[in-house]
Amino acid sequence: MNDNEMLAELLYGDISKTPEEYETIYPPRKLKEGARVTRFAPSPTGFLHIGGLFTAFVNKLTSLNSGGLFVLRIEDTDKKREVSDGVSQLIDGLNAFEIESDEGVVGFEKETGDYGPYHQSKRKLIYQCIAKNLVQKGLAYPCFCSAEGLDSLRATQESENVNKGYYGKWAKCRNLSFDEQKKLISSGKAFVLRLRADTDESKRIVFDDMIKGKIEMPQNTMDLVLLKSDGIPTYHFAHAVDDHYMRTTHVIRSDEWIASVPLHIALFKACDFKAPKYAHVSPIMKDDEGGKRKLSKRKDPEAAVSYFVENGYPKESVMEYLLTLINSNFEDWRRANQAAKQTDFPFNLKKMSASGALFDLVKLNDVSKNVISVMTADEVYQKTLKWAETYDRELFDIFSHNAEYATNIFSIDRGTKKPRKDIAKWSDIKDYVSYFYDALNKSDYTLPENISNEDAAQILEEYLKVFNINDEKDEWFQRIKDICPTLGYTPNVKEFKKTPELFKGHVGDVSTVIRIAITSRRNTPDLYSIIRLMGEEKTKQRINDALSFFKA
RNA sequence: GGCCCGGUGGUCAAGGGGUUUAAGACACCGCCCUUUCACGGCGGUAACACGAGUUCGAAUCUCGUCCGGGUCACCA
Repeated sequence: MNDNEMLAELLYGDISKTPEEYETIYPPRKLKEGARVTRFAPSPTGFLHIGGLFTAFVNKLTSLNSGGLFVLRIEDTDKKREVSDGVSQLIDGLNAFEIESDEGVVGFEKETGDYGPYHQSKRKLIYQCIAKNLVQKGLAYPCFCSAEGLDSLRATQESENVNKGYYGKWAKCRNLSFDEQKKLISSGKAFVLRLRADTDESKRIVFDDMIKGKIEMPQNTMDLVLLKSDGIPTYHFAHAVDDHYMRTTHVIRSDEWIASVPLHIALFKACDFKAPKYAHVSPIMKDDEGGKRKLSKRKDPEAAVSYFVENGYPKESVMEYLLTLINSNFEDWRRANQAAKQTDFPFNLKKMSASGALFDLVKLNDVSKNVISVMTADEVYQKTLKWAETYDRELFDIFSHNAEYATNIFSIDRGTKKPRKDIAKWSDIKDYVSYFYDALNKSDYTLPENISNEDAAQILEEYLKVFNINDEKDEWFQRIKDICPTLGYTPNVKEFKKTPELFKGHVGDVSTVIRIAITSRRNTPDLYSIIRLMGEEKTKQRINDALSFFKA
């Protein structure tokens, strides 16, 4: 045994498996040519960021489009940041948008697949096996430096104006003799395991990022930490061993990782693993007084995926919007394939934007209005009910009371070639339907300036005389026209525009008064439909209420 | 500061030497349709960060500048 082998034995002597054995435990996957194995590997901090959802979606789409596999792995290696129900929150968030994994973590403490475990906290033995192997090869070594020692190192480097970090001549523990190492270990001194990096700063590495293109960087020379003092791997080391043994073909992740690619490539090489293909997606940004910055968990409520759930954005809407950011040709495709499933979109990683897009809530709303406009009335009702059950109990109670009435509200102007597009999210609905319910209706009889209370009262009195709930739409409107002349209004809008001095107003003013009386607002969908739905009693009641207001 | 990445209208973006008087979508404005609003239709405002170079010709290629972003942890 040489020194390295003795050191490996000393450090990880109780690890019996070899990397080769893991090769057979986790054999290459039998998938068809070109199938891509992707993965989403969040840490359970109890918060799913919209950018995380975005990245997860890109991974999912990539696997789907290639007939591959999407695996969910939990990176729970940092106990300090972990939140107790973080995993559940993550999965709930993902599932709320139908991002389901084919393999890996599928629920709280639930996993499927032959390449697990899929919680990094349960893979300690695998990491240590590879670590041992690295030590044997002289590619890793224990470092006994304390946090304070590292701090002062940094300070020295700062004052000397050289690159900060643990590398080359600054790496004190790099050249410890075996005897020194042995002494420190047996004395129980805490240590981390570091990579023995190549020290040649002039060497460069090149890799082809599937989104950003060819990237060239200096190779990694830092002796970065592989295993922390508790024996748990850092992200970098875990990435190399997990993505190798899980046979990930494409690592698609947020672009803040680009800077560590040289390290990752060095790690794959040190372990004798084949590096995966990389695709680094640009983060979703937020406009901040002219500048751009990443959507922030603290400052921006819409950074959390839960924001969209709480506000009642249909999952299809959010995904549809994300799709417009994912590939710019999505909207063209959608126009040509209106009924197609989102996941059928021929997504292309290479078409992703290399720069970060600003999150545009206005555009989301537009997209969502379109999505909702083509739903059936029943769908809208059911989804609103479901949402209201947890987010608006008052609405829920009202809606569950009379499903037919509520559904009929959504039927107005729906199912036509030009459906209304006034609902972007379920939380818009309470206001949208408020006048249909006495409990929600807020009487507001504010008239346009050109109509006085007296005129309004007169109009309503006349209208009440001719009102007939059984009228067909044409008859109904004809009656409104018919009462116009006696009230000093003209039924003919064009006539009014030609000679406004001859009239108080036109039929539009008359129906506006009726509309205000019944709905308390000036703008509504088709009034005839509203009246038919409300029924005779309620309609008359509303008109009478308004009448007494105008007379008072 | 070192190292990376990016920069086409307010936003998302097409375009990768001549087909561009630079597409489309959202937003905004106007007109039309119309009993209101919405929908729909038509039209409009609005952009190649800057400077050199290469070329007969540059949004497109090269270099420089500027600006924005990322990263430099026993966090991911």
